[in-house]
Amino acid sequence: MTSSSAGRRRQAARNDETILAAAREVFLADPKAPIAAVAERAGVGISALYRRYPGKEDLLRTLCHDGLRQFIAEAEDAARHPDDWTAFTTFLRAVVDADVHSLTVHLAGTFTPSEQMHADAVAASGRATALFDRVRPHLRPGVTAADITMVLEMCAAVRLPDPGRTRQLRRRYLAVLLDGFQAHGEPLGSPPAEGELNWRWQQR
Amino acid sequence: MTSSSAGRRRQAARNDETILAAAREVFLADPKAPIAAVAERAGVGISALYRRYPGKEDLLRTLCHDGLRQFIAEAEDAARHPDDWTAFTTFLRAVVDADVHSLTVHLAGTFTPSEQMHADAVAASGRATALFDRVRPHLRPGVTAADITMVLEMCAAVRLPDPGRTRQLRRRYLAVLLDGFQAHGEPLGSPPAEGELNWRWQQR
DNA sequence: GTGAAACGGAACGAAACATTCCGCTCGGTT
DNA sequence: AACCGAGCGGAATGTTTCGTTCCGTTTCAC
Repeated sequence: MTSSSAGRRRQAARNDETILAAAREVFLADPKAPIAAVAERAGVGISALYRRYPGKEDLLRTLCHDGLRQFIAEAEDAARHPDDWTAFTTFLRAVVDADVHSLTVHLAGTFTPSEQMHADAVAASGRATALFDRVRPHLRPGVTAADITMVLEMCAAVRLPDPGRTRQLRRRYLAVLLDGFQAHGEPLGSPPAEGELNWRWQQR
Repeated sequence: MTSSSAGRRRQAARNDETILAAAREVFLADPKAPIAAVAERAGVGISALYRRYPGKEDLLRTLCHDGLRQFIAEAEDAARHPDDWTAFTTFLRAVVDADVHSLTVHLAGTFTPSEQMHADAVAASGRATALFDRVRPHLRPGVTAADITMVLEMCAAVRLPDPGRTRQLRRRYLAVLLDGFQAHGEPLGSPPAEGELNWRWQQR
């Protein structure tokens, strides 16, 4: 096996990425999209998909799990920053930019989650909470770590045809939200409870 | 035609409302829901639906148009309030509470819009902008009327199984956003342009 | 008592879709 | 140079989902 740059193995390895990227784009736009749409977007045939994943559900699961892992990675990266506020906002911006939240949440329920995913979900929650605790003193009373989830949810709702512009606008509203969480306005109502946010992970 | 209270006509008139309410619930939860789901939720047969609407698209259109009209009505109601800030926030709360935004935006593209709808959409935009202009001086630099649309979009993204709780949380984040728009933090990036928000009304 | 408005729900046909299958192409190996 | 099979494209298949139609029944209104 020599490694020519246009070799079959090379091309196949490249397709691995192409297909995952296409799947991300397509399923983020519409979680119910047909698998053929992914193949078309990737510029490959349907066989190329089924060679890699036993079925649609496995592809979705992989996508979601990757998102979860990226979430954790971003949290750990950002946590290294010595400044608390910078660490927190860097993390949020990274997650928002990469649309990781959509990946993990909008796709949940379209497949039966693996145990590893559950474990990673717990880990992710822990990392995020740790970051939150560091900035907690800078925030108005009544704000909790559960609010992070909703902030990400709201930013993910900002969606334009152009990805670049979408990212800009998400940062805009993330900034507004963060300023709002620092402001000292009227007391806020009760925050989301722990169990209230996990309903997404139920089967549909 | 006497008007007995359990008469067929009575029952039918009541079904008009029941069906619309059911359709709202079902299609807000899933814009792609089958029409049979609406009938089931309403507790009626499929015939009751097709007696009132020639087809699915007409039901969707009616639903969306009703939402648009309610949007306008809420704006006009709120505009009567003498205090600028109260008028503005009352309007936003009303729209968020009634989930009117989802009705108008998430359903767009599932049907071919009528001319009247387009006219009403323009009217709605005008009413909202008028309210915005009254509070413009209270907001940080760089905020525009187009931000209203995105605020509503983000609030609509807050969604829990329990409708009552959903409303509470939406108000929570609406308050945070409003405080954020009043705060004097870093300058915000460029706001959404006019044309950037109308892509939803294109056919899918 | 009769006609039809209103309706429930089965039946029908079309469309969408996940998955399978067959045949072709070439890179890699001998 | 001949060959093997990994990798793949895309048509074919079987199934499910869904919009719409149809028919029999009920229940008012007159």
